Formats: sequence, C-alpha cells, structure tokens
Amino acid sequence: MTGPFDELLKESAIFARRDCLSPHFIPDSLLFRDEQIANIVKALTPSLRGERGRNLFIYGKTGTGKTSCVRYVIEEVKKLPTVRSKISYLNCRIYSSRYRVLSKIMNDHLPTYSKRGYGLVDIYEKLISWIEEDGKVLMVVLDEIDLVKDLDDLVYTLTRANSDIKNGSITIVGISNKISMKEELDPRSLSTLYENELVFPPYNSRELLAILEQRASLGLKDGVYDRAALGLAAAIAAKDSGDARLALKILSGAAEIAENEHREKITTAEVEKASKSAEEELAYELISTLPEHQRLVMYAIATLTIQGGRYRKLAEGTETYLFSGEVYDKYSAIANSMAKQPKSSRWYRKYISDLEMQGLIATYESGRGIRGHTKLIKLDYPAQRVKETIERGLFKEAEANVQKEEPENQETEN
DNA sequence: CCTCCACAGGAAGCGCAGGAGT
DNA sequence: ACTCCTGCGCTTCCTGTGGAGG
Repeated sequence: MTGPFDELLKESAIFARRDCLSPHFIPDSLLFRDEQIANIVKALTPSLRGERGRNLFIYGKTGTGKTSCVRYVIEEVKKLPTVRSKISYLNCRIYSSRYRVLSKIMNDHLPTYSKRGYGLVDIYEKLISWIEEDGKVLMVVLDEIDLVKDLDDLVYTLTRANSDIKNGSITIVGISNKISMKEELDPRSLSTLYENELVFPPYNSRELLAILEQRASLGLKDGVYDRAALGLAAAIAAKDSGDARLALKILSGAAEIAENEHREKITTAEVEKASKSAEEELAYELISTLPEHQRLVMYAIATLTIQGGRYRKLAEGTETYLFSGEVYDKYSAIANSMAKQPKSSRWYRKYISDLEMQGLIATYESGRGIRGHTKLIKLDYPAQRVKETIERGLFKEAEANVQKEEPENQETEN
C-alpha cells in the first residue's frame, strides 16, 4: 500500500487540529478581551430588547482580536431565542461599496433576492419594507469599514433608513484598523458612527503567550512543543506589533517546519526559522491575490527598486525611492511585453493609492530638490522576494493559459 | 517674477455584464 | 428575444500644485 497520497494522508505527528492554529478560528473563550466583549454586548443589548442599539465603532491594530470578539458575540446572539434581531456580518474588502453592502444584507436575509438588476433605490425600499413588516432589529457589522469607497454615502443611507423606518431599526458596528479614518470622514457620518467607541489595545508578550498556549493545546499534539518555544514566538510578535495573527502564524509555521523535517518537537530553533518568514508571508499572500494589473505595478516597483531608479543617481541616498512617472513607464513596458494593454496613467495612480492603503508600499510627496510635483514610491518589503513571488504567480498563470489555449503541444518534451 | 515641469486627483462619460420587465 | 436599467472598471479631459529654471 504505497501511493502518492500516503505522505499527505498519514496522520500528522505534530498537528491535532490544524484549523485551531488559524487566526480565523474562534475558541470558546477569548482571553484578555472580557472588557471589550462586555462593551460590545452592552452596545447591542438594546437591539436585543427590540429598541434601537447604539452604533459602535471599534478601533485597533491588526491582530488585536477585533473581528474575533465581534464574531464571538454574534455567535452568542444567534444562540438566543430572540427572533426579531437579525445580524449581517460583512467584510468590506469584498463588499466595498454602498450598493454591494446593501445587496449583501438583502441576500443574507432574503436568499431569493437576486444580486443585480435592481437599482439602489429598489434595494433600499425593499430593505425598509422587510424590516418594517414585523419590526425587525437589524445589526450590520462592517469589518474593515475604511475600505468602503463611498463610506459617507453608506453611513448616510443607513442613518437615513433608520429615520424612515417606523417599526424596527438598524444598528451599525464598524471595525477598522486605520486611525486616520476619523479625519477623512464627513462630520455628519462621524457623529453617527462614533456613538460608541471601543479601542482594542495590542497584546503584550505575556498575553500572547497565554493565547498561544490555549491554541497549542487545542491544535497540537501533547508534548510536541515546549513553553520556551511558545514564549519566543510570543516575544517576537509582541516586540513587533502585539499582533496575535503574527504570533499564530509563527507558531503554525514552526509546527510546519517541525513536521516537514520529521522533528518530534517544536523548539526555539523552529520558531526562529518560522519568524523570519512569517510576517513577510502575510504580505506575499496579499500580493499574490492582487488583481493582475496591480500585481504588474508591484512587479515594476520591485524590479526598479533592484535596479535603482533615477532617485538613487540623483542623491546617492541609502534608500531607493522611485518616481511615479518612471514606475508607470516600467509598468507599461512590462504590460506591453506580455502583450497586455497597460491601463491609463490615471488608473495607475489609483492603483498606487490602493497599494499604499494595503500597506504594501509607502509614498511621499516630492519636496525640495525635485523638479515638478510627484510622488516618491518606496517598497515596504524586500524587493527580490516580492519580485520572485510575483514571478511564480505569473508563471503559474502562463502555464494555465498555455494549457487552455493549446492543449495539444506537449510532444516535444518527455 | 513668470513659465514650465511632472505629476495629483476630481468630474464626466463610456462600454460592458447581467438581471428585470415585456 | 428584446429593450431598459444599473453598477463597475476604466478612459478622457481637466484643473490644481509645489518647486525648478530662466
């Protein structure tokens, strides 16, 4: 009985339940977040009684447990026998416009309702009459709310809906990790959204250690890890950002290494190895899922960073900044060489600000010493690895395309 | 001082996908 | 099957901006 899947199907020596180490997994109890959970519950309690709840805005850096806490509370609410309160959880990375948010809400609760064909007004009216029909209390959780393009309009529409509804109500829970959001928001939406504000502080290393211990006891086999290894992972993540996601990524990375190298235990050595790549890996995952042309822009930035752009010649500085214009030229050249029509420069500039929002690049306004008014672009991650990541993705795509377009030319090799 | 540079980013509008109504 | 309508990604056109160059 030997076959190609044996290695993969055989029971793991390290993992008990792999999914417990994922940042998306929500354990039965969330450590060090009692106060925050109590606050969320407090804000939502009126809704459960059928009154209008107070809108809630949650702020905290990545990996501080915002989403987990909210999801936890949602699950608890769902267990209650209350029928009138309805909850929609949506991630605004996907539902990134007023229209998408509203139609997702309708789809959540009225699955027969189809996506397109209705205009905004129709959806709005349908939503209101649905709520009014038996005085529903709707809670809308908007995760990564800063990614909604027309946020002011969305908040306005939802508040407006509240005053249009005679029987029932809507409560908004917004989650964001961008502190500057407050300044960018229209004052009117600001005051509605910030009726209640809740801050999630970063975890310290002691807390991260406890979290890792909790997850390790669930997700790993007994005795395959020691406390020192977890402690190191916690310390690394705490020093960097207090990001629990990062801590978990390091731990599961270390476990992966231990498994692949047939170690019987996860030690500080594995953790150290895993920590080098964990943080970057999160970014590379993001890069490889980027839309095609944004990836090409990233590729252009990476190659130019390696070559060193005009700026380095100009002022032989320590770091490489790139001119917006030269990046666009490079991007166009790359697109052309792949027989793809480059997007207009205007759209390219939008790509740049999107990429900056995602934290992949940083940009600065050109100041003294540079002719004209432009943006200086800097890659936030090692250029060589970014380049390789994208190349891997591009090759995969090219292969897939070749197989699709000409499935017959395989006789030259093998 | 004015003019030019090298862009930034808003406004308007276009073609397309795809569902509703007929 | 067709027309109508809407949102979305994108282009085209445009005005704004901060410093360099003459």
